[in-house]
Amino acid sequence: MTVTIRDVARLAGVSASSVCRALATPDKVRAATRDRVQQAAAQLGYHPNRVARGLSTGRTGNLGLVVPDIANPFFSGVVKAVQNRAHECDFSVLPADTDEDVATEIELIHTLTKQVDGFLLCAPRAGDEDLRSVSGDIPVVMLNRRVGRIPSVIFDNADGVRQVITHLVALRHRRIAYVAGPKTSWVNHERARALRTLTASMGLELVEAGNVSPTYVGGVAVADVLLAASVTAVIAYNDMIALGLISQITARGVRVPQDISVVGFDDIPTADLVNPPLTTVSQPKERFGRTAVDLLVDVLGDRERPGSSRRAAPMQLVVRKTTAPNPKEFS
Amino acid sequence: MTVTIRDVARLAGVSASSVCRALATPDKVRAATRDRVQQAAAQLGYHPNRVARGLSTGRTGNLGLVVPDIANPFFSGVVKAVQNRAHECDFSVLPADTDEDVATEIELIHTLTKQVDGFLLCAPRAGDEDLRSVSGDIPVVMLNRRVGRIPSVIFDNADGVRQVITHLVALRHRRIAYVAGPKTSWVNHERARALRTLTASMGLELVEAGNVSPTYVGGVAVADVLLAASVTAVIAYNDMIALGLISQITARGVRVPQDISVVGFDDIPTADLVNPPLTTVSQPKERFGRTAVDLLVDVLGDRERPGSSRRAAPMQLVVRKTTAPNPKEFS
DNA sequence: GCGGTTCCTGGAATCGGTTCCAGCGCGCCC
DNA sequence: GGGCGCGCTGGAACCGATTCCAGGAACCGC
Repeated sequence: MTVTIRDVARLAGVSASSVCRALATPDKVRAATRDRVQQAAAQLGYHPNRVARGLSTGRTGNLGLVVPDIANPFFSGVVKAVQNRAHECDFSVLPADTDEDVATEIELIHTLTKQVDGFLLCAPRAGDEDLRSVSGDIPVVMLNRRVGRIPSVIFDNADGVRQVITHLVALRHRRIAYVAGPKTSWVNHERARALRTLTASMGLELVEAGNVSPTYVGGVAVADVLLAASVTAVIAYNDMIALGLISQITARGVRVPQDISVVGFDDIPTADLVNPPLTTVSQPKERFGRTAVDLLVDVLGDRERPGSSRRAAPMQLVVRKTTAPNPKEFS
Repeated sequence: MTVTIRDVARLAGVSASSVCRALATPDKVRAATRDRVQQAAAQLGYHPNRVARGLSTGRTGNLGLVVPDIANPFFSGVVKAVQNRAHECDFSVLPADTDEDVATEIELIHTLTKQVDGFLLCAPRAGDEDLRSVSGDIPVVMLNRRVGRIPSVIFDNADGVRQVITHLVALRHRRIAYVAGPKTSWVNHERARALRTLTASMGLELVEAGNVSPTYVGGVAVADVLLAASVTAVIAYNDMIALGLISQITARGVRVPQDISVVGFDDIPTADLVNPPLTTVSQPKERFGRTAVDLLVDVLGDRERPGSSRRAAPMQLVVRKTTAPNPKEFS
């Protein structure tokens, strides 16, 4: 039925051990043997059984990837990127969706532990203690979150914020609002902190609004507050908030971008389909996922001191049509 | 380090075989033995190694799920639904993204074959012959595609089309266009076929345009053709085409929905964020994924005659703001 | 009391690769 | 020519759980 290493051995006229060596470490057998084995393997269509290999080596060749919501375009982009890079490193990826639920997350991690060599935990919802405990059992790399000395990859939010401010300042904006997202979001804090230090150092006025839910209705809800604050530019925690905001601002008779500029974060697929297309900060997921896989592979291969590695991925401002020069400067 | 069945056996003072029986088939051992083993297992925190079990039983407890593009909201929704249901049936899901590439698809299936008990192939891009061959090696359920007698789950496209036509007829539309998607798409053919028979039987005029690429620019490209055809309603192969179409129609000074009604398929997340929100046919993925898992589990449990099972999932018209009464009927 | 069940248990084989170890053959050097 | 060492190979043990098989104990009926 299924073709095993012994079938190949028989056909090639060698022992199973030689077949194993010929395929895994070709330089440890004579060239003639290697060729005979490889030909026999090809002829029979032999693929080593990964389960069996995993049992004897203790390595599965799988990486676990845990995300809160795979239907969220950001996370599904990360999944794609991780799969691509992992494939290049001869690893398979087992992505798992926790539905934003802490209990599911922990349970899933335990279920998968025996089937993977290490975990990539993307924006995990579990508490620091739980994560530290997981990290004690099995190699872990954390994405978009930082807990103690667990290796992590995060976006360079400070740089993203700097790009936005540079853009807005070039357009002569001086009074700028930030619509904060969920209080519990680590990323939200990062962005707010970066904004505060940067605006302060540049002598800009920063108006902080929120916190609102990171959704379309969250953006709608905060619109009037912003109009009352007489800012000329708004930076939203994410694109969904920005879209809700724009919709409500427009409904109030205020024009985007002529009267007020809006910038989002994430670059969701909808961002360039709306009218006007949204200026936003993209988080290049390809690079992010690749960096994370490389870090985990390094950790697995003992090429990293555990507990000290942090890597960052760049963010990128995408200028579309919701930002324009400050009208007050030109009136 | 890791706790094995022998550790439990030693602590409980029995053999490994008894431990195995006590945990897997509790009614096959004496009650006293069972209790001792269970207590020992709990005390050591023993979890059977799924890899080792897989090797000896030939069953992995995993289902493979192959999709063309996990970043596509339709597919990521299916992944979520499948994971939820599989979990209830004590299966894990290994989702894999083929990047729309046939070679990757085949290769992935081969890589995963040894790690899963069966496959769910969602809208596979491979040819019929390849799929038949896979289906000969391992249980397969096909989603949104039909090949020979391979068990499959598909959306009831004929019913979805019927809902759209019923809606448009109620609005007095009689001359309706269909913008066809890719020639190679099985679903596209299904929808076109259903439209032809239905419009014919109801005495409606059907204008067929396309085929266009199933994207925003595809929709932009076909707009002028539709305006020239003087139809009052357009059914697009999918939402992306519909959005491109609406954008270009509007740019030409024709109003949606007052002058022309537009309906899409898929109900992508963007559909209700655009202006006006898009009337479209939603494909309830929860039900779809659940049905698929149930079918595969039945096949694995030999509760299905192989090669004869087809199941269908319902579609659902979501009426938003891009459809309105036929203006010519009321002028 | 003895043959025949039934129930429960432990030992051993097995799944498919990997890897350690011993041995063989050959070449090289003294 | 003998001894040493190196390169290559096959046999066997092993990873951890499952399952077949055989045997012991208890129990039944005659």
